[in-house]
Amino acid sequence: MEFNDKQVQIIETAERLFADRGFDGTSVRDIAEEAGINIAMISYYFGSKEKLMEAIFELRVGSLQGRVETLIKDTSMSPVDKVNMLIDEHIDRVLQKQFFYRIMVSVQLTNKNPSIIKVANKIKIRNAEIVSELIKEGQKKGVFKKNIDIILMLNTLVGTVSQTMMSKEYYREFNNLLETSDEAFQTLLRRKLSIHIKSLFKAILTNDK
Amino acid sequence: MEFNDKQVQIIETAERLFADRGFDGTSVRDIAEEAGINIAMISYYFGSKEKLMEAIFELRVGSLQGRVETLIKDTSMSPVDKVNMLIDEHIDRVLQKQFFYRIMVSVQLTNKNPSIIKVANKIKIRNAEIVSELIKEGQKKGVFKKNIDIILMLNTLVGTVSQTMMSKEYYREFNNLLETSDEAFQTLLRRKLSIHIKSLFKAILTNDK
Amino acid sequence: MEFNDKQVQIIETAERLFADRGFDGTSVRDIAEEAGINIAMISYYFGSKEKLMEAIFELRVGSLQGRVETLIKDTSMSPVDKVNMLIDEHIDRVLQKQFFYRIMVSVQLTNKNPSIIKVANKIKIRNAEIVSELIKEGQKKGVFKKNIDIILMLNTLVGTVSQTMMSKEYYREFNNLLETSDEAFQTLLRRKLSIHIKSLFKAILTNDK
Amino acid sequence: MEFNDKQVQIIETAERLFADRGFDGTSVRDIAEEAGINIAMISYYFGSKEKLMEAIFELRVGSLQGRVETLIKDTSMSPVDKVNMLIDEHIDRVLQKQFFYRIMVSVQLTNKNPSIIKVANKIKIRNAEIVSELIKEGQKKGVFKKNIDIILMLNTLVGTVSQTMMSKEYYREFNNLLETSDEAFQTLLRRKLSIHIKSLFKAILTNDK
DNA sequence: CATGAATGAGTCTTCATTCAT
DNA sequence: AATGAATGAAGACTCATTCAT
Repeated sequence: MEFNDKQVQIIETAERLFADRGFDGTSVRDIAEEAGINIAMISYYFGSKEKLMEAIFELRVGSLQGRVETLIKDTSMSPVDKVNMLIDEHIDRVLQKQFFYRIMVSVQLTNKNPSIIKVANKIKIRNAEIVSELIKEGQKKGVFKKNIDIILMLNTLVGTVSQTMMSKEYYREFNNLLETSDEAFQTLLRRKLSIHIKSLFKAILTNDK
Repeated sequence: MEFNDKQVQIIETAERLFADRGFDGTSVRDIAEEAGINIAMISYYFGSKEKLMEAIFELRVGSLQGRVETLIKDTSMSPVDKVNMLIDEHIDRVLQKQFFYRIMVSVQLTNKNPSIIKVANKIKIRNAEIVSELIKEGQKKGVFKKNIDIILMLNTLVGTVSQTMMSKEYYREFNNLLETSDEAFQTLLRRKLSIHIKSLFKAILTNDK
Repeated sequence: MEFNDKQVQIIETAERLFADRGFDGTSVRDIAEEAGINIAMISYYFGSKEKLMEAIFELRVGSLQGRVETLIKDTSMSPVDKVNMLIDEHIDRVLQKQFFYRIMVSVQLTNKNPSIIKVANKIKIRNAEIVSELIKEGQKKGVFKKNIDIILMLNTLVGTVSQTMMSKEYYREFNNLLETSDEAFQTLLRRKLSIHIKSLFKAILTNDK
Repeated sequence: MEFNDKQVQIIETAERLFADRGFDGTSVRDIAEEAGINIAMISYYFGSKEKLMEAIFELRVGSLQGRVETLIKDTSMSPVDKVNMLIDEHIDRVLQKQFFYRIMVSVQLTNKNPSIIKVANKIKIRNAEIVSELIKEGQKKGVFKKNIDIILMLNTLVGTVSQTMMSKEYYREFNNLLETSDEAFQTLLRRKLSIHIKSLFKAILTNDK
């Protein structure tokens, strides 16, 4: 499914508002006004508010496929490097698509939007499988410990990043970074997060000190 | 502020529904029907839907005060034991009050309910301060490393637990625990989470292998 | 199901408007305005526009039960008298409840309002059964012919009355009765219709000249 | 006014849908989809939905003119034969153009579509005039009774046929004809109706037994 | 003290129609 | 000559809240 310019514009506006106010807290009127289009256009282009939500997922999920898979299969990288790359990949994705990931969390939180939950679950399962294979590879090579609880490990990755994203303004304040530019702060946050999570994973996965 | 039986009943129903369907996804009519009370009762007792939300926080936040503070001041415990206790305390709280913590995440996610966000921020600040003191104490005693990023560390605690709570059914399925009783699964999950996060904190805080 | 005064008022307004403009040609706003009530009252009292339509049937159909049945069982009347009474009964009902009977025709015309069609069909079946028994009784007594096509006979009764009701203004004009009072015209029409249909039925049912 | 192929196609689709769902129950979008044409075509070809309705009448009413008039003037036929022919003519027309006649009834039922009501009234008046002349001719020749209520007689014709058409599936079921083919059933129904109404008219018009 | 009745503002969606191309 | 895109108005319905009792 391809989206034209106007559709993308609507989707991005909706994404921002859904992230900010929640699905039920956002009216189609709000979206239409912010996007500078007629209310009827939303039904016209997407059929319904629900379908618009699905379109957001189609646009965002579609783009994140493929990249990770190919890198994982790269035989020239060590399992440790691959894990680190995966961590950076995830941090980057979340920080760059914050609106979308806030919606993602919000969807998992409630028992509404069942068709969307399915999509979110698929992503989760795919991620678990990729990581699972990667861990096994490292275990075979003797660089990773046995008995890794993959889900909890992934929860630490996803949870830490989500929580940091959600409360990043608090982080900024706590660390006296209010006068730093948005961009510089984002860069700093990414670096800090990357180091933090990589050291966690090192502790989980390897026997090294 | 004290709540009578009927008010508590309404609060608990609202808490469950807000957690399940979100604040805007739940109507006062839904709450009234589920709680078996008249619709007008909610405005009558709480003034508004918004105020009912605040009442939920009042009830839940009020109860979690004090306990941690006193334990922290206990001089007979080592900093490591205190941190571990804090972790267990948090896990228990979240797992026992899942509805409330889902609302908590949901509130932080959106920019609505500003008065509630304030309450949530207060809790966060208080927690950071407590942990901050605890860390300094450990650093003084030489058992904790220097240069600890407290916020990221707390984000790992809170994020991992939240993420695990939110996707616990997936954890259950992935680990073939669908036939285990709810209670047994909950106990197992708590133990696994506790071990997992404690080992993470050990890696973050100490120089031990 | 009993209806309170306000409900009856809404039902009667809706009945008139549905008869005049059709179900889809009448908006709930129209009904609310004509009835002098708030729009939300319709959903409040009946649940939906569709359910309001059902309420009309409940009110009108409920009242027409019983009367005919008891008279039919009267052993002191001859079959011919019973048939004549049935004809008059039907004419009176239709002329007195013209709005309702126009809705009735309208419902049978389209394939919408399936739940209402069921009710209309039930009435039709009940009527056919009553008449069927009555005819058999007359045939046993030798006053009615054999091989009566009951349905076509009923269609003539129902169809003639409906058609006359629908085009009564044309009848009035054609017969130069525009200056007659509404009441007098109605009385005249009823008498004419009664004589007309009774003579038709006599021709269908009996061997008399 | 002539219609091109595409216009006829739209008219016929609209006719079917208006008959099935009513004028207000049918959207131009429905018509466009069923007819496989662009939505804008309806406004483009007919100006509006209302005008499309008028086009239906133009197409159907136009075709039924002339035939009856010439036959009526035929001096070689007896008044009785002419009446019988008229009855058959009407039955055939209605059964063959059921969609159109359902719309016809529907239009008379409501006070909407005033321009269409005019057309329907014209037809009615013309019919009454034709029959009126015919009756007078028969009365002059002494084969018809005096004091015939022409309108009621016509109402019996039109009403019986309409009612039968509208509830023909019920007739089918009642007479155990569900397994008869559509065509055979239609033929049977026409014959039965013809006999039924002719005998009614005979009773109304003549002094014969 | 508690509530059934009521409401104005708001929800999402569909409508017939128009317009630029 | 024909149409895809677009829209203002209206559709039915639900909302949180109020008020008289």
